[in-house]
Amino acid sequence: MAQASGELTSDQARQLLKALADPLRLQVMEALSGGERCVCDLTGDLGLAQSKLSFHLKVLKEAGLLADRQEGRWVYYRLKAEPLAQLQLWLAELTRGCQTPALPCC
Amino acid sequence: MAQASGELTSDQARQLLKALADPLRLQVMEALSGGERCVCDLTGDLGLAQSKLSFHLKVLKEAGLLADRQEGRWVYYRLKAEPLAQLQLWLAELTRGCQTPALPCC
DNA sequence: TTGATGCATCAACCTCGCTTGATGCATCCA
DNA sequence: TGGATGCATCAAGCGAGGTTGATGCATCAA
Repeated sequence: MAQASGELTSDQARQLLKALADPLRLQVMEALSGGERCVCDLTGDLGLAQSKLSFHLKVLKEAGLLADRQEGRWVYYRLKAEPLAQLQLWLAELTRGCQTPALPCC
Repeated sequence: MAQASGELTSDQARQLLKALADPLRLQVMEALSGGERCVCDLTGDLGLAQSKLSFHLKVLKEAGLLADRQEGRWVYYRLKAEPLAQLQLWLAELTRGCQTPALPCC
């Protein structure tokens, strides 16, 4: 998932939202919000089956929300701030003109 | 869905994200980002079956993202800015400490 | 080299949620 | 008052995506 800096398209925003809209993946994001962690650490903290966690890490990584780094046997994951910042901007755009009064209908 | 002003819980954030993470509902949100519209108007613009649109409007409304207003035969929907603003803040919190270097693992 | 550990991947299963067409219930017009 | 319109709701069907247990593939220690 390319993450060129700048504004998100609707589809890019949707993919980020979809990746975030899962309870387990949200737990992972929150666990990583304090800094980089290795998979074994996350597995223990969240009490998850290893394949389950690996699946969700992959989803988040493919959405561009996580970066990973291998060190020996261990793999460390961390949040990427940029897509989250872009998503905030995209949400802000939504509300820009939303107070416009009703158009005359039909 | 209560929308007390202030910070969102993880679960509240997740429900907003889940409601937004659908291509059709995102189209609806964007269509309403320019101001209040009636259902028949949206049906035409988005080219949707009426029951389909009604279903997704209900999901968005129950998530607290939309407000509605009846006027005669017509029902007007509009975005609610507050939950979107709260969600932006919640996303901002996620990235606050995410640059912390790796903890020594295991 | 052998066994153990950490993580990714796979297939089978299953659940949740979106879609579809029909029906119900108001409101408005003739 | 009867028909038409706008919207909500319902049940049935269906597909995308999450879960589970097993397997594969590196890396490290003995």
